[in-house]
Amino acid sequence: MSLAQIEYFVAVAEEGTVHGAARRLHISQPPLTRHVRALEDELGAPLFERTPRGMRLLPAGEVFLAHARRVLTTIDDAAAAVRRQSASVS
Amino acid sequence: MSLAQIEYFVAVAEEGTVHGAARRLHISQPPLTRHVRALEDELGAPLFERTPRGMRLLPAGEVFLAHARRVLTTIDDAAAAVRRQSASVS
DNA sequence: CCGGCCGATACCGAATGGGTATTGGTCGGG
DNA sequence: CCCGACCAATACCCATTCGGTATCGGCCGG
Repeated sequence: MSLAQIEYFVAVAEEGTVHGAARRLHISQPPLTRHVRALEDELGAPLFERTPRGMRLLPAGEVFLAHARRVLTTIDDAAAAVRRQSASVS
Repeated sequence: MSLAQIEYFVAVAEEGTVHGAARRLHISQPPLTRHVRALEDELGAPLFERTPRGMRLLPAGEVFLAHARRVLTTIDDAAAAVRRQSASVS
């Protein structure tokens, strides 16, 4: 599992389609589809239901989404905290 | 910033040397050194003090370490929660 | 002053990741 | 009834990243 996969998953969950998320992430659709599948494979459970209209979160996906968001905000906090700390020294 | 870099940073912080962390991570020392440097570059601040005996955490590194551990545990929790959820359905 | 650790660098081959082109499936309108 | 639009999935290729081996430079202890 990579950090990019987590960001990609959140984008797909929020946009509702792989196409929309790809546009938002400035990458193209096929690699995004692959990352979502790789994430599901690694977790051992599907996170989305594929419909002809897009991707709908499954219960397992909702659960993962909450954790995923916490991971991303924790990383932002970490970067901000480090910069604040090193700035306060200099 | 990647998830691997965060794991690598924690290992170096805990082992106190790049060599020791490399052994624990089952990779060799040079790529580990590079990842630590890349992480510091991205954060814009050094995290370790290089000594002839190894790597000592700087204050900024201590701050980052706490957040880094939270990231890793959150990811473990996420994976466990997803597997629990999808198991409870089936 | 030399031997042993340490991290840093140079270089190379393998693996990962993203891009384009295309396919297959499903729905809505003429 | 079928054609066009929109979706995700796949095939294939190329650029980038990542890890490994070999080596260097610095520092301390015997």
